[in-house]
Amino acid sequence: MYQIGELAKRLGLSQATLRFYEREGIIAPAERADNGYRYYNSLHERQLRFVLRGKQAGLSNSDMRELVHLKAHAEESTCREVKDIVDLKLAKVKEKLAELQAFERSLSDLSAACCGSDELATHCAILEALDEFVD
Amino acid sequence: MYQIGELAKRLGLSQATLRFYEREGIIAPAERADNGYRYYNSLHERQLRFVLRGKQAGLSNSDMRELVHLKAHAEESTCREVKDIVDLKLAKVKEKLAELQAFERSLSDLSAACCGSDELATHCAILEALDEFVD
DNA sequence: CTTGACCTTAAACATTGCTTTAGGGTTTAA
DNA sequence: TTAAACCCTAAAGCAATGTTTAAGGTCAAG
Repeated sequence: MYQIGELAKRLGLSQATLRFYEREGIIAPAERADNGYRYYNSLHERQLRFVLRGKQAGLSNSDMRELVHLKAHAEESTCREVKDIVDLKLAKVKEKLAELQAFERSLSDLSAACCGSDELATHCAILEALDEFVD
Repeated sequence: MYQIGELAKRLGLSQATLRFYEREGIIAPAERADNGYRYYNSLHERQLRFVLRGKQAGLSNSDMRELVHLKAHAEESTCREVKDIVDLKLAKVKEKLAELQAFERSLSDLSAACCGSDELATHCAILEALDEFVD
């Protein structure tokens, strides 16, 4: 059993983040001593690591809240429910990826068009490309 | 000369967004009639399209505020200043892209591991992968 | 003179994921 | 007993990009 400061240090999180996760229902509430202090054991730590791995994979806090719940009630839950969360996020990531790839191309094209020197910007190819080509 | 409602319609923006851009200093303030109404001309519209193209390329509001300023003062500005904005954003986009690609891989791997059926989640491969492999 | 369609503002709200602040108990060691 | 190092809460703040709400002028038509 250890206090929040130690758990925070072990996981590389701030104490405020741990309290935040608890408030958000992402992790199970810690046990409390009579003075109100939170006390944690290895199960809490394990649950936190579960959450951190999910976040590393790009899952959000609310995703992890759901997954933690499904895991805690695995007897009444299905693989489908679990996989749906992952697949939905995967679809969103792919969408975002496509958007960012489009940005990358646009920005590369703009950058390539411009000399980037001390020339006056009056004829800068970037500004011209973004402006209307009024004939 | 036309009012905000027409300009919004032409550009596919809301009136609130146009006012917001003006407040943020992203576009030049509209002219005002005696009743306080904003009035726009083709130059305003052109500047807005400039901003919208930049945003399509992934540039932020503050990027566009700067670019609009550089364009308006092109005589005292350099290509370098313009290109720096684009290149900085490009670098950020590439960073974000790398992060999202890592997410995509992680999520794909998770998804592939799980049957996604009505099976009980008690042995779900996703939950196991996120959990610790305690031997 | 009233109705509907315009327009105005300031300020609050929404989203995500925390961090920071303010104000205050508890514990331990010297 | 006092100082350092713990812990607690509620609430506000931040980042970015708008959207929504509340309250209220203006204008043209019938």
